[in-house]
Amino acid sequence: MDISNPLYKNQGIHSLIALFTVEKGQFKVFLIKRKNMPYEDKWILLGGACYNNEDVSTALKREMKEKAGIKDVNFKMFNVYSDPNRSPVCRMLAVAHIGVIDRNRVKFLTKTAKTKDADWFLIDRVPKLGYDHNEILDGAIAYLKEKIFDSDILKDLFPKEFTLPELHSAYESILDKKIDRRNFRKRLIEQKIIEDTGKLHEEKGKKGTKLYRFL
Amino acid sequence: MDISNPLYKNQGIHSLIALFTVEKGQFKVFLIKRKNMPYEDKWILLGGACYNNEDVSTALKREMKEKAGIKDVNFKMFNVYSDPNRSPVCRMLAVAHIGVIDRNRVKFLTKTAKTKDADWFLIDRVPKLGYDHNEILDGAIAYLKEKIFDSDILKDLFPKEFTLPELHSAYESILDKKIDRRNFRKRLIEQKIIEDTGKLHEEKGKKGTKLYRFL
DNA sequence: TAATAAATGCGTAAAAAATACACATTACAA
DNA sequence: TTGTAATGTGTATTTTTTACGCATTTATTA
Repeated sequence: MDISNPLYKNQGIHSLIALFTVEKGQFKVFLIKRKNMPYEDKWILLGGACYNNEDVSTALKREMKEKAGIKDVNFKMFNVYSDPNRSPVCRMLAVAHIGVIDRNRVKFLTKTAKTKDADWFLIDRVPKLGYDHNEILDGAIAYLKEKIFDSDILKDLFPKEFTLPELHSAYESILDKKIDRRNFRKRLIEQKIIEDTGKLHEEKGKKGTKLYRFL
Repeated sequence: MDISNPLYKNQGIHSLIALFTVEKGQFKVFLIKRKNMPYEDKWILLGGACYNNEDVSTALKREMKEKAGIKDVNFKMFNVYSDPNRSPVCRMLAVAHIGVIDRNRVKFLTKTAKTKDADWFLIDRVPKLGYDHNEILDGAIAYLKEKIFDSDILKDLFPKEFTLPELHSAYESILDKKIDRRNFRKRLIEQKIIEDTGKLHEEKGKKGTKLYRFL
């Protein structure tokens, strides 16, 4: 590769995350409002440009912290978007990730120095986003539905201990369909995704309900 | 993103393919020998740097044609390698693909203007490669084994019509284990991956063997 | 307080999918 | 022409997935 060739210049890398949660049975995605051009004032997925001395995971962790104050979230890469015209400024290749987080672990809904605004959006109320982020979000939802039963992607959705009805309800919200709760329990336990803690929930409303944990 | 920030400069994108074939029951990968620095004279996977006006698929098709004369190969992205030090020249993010091709469709074993040499290597005789390509190749093999039964990735491995023993042998070579040929046939037909053409092979050596095609 | 409805727990029965395996026929070579 | 290897097709068994019944507890309400 001839590094002086202009065809190789002015390229950058976006590291992005479609960050999901389930709150009261509602499947939501986290979006930020852009502060600068291009797409100023448009909502977009969380993330940003990768420095040339970090890998895309490192860049994403930095961006999540800088733009939303979020740390310690598991995520997984699921696709690359490389249309040379996806950004009007210069060629920006996007490496897209997916993550799921406990809504209660996040307290960052005020704007930060880096973002004009940030909020959770119901999946079916997502506005027209900047860049190609609607397409990326659609890809993320499809990927999450496909992998939800055989990956640990949902591990961060709840506190360490949770009840089976809570987890069951989250799966139904994400997949947008009914799942038999008895087969659901059997499947997750046999596949060693969750296990019984032996403890019971004590709060009113779900007193006596068993507590489980991820493995 | 501040485009003048040096942290965003001097970045490029590699589009690579681990191109496999099965020849006489032997699972092989296609490698090229580098002509220039870095890694001059080292064997590496087929591919090259992406221009800033093309997406990674377009770049890969161009590189395959330029460096090996190959056209019309299906491939699928499977991972991204973004360690900032994976190339000694500058930060090069690699988008890695996988493809499988009919050995007989390829006639390019002489060096081209762009490569010093090119050849097929037995999977367990692959030398130390340039860049991080051994790691990428390992990832490609794992991905191929995982997806071989539920994707059309093997469609280009044979001519339009092929016999079941040929396909069966290719699966056994790639997975490196025995598969019951009766269950193999049942599975691929029931999952509508292949179908009976109604025709029989006429050449000596496999006269009377049924011909199948991919769906 | 007693009756009722809703949520939770845990099982068994049926259906579907994956796996194991047997034997007849054809082609080719000795 | 006879034996061997390759190919074709079936059936029985096991495992996995799905469907579903019913008792118990909690919260609600008459």
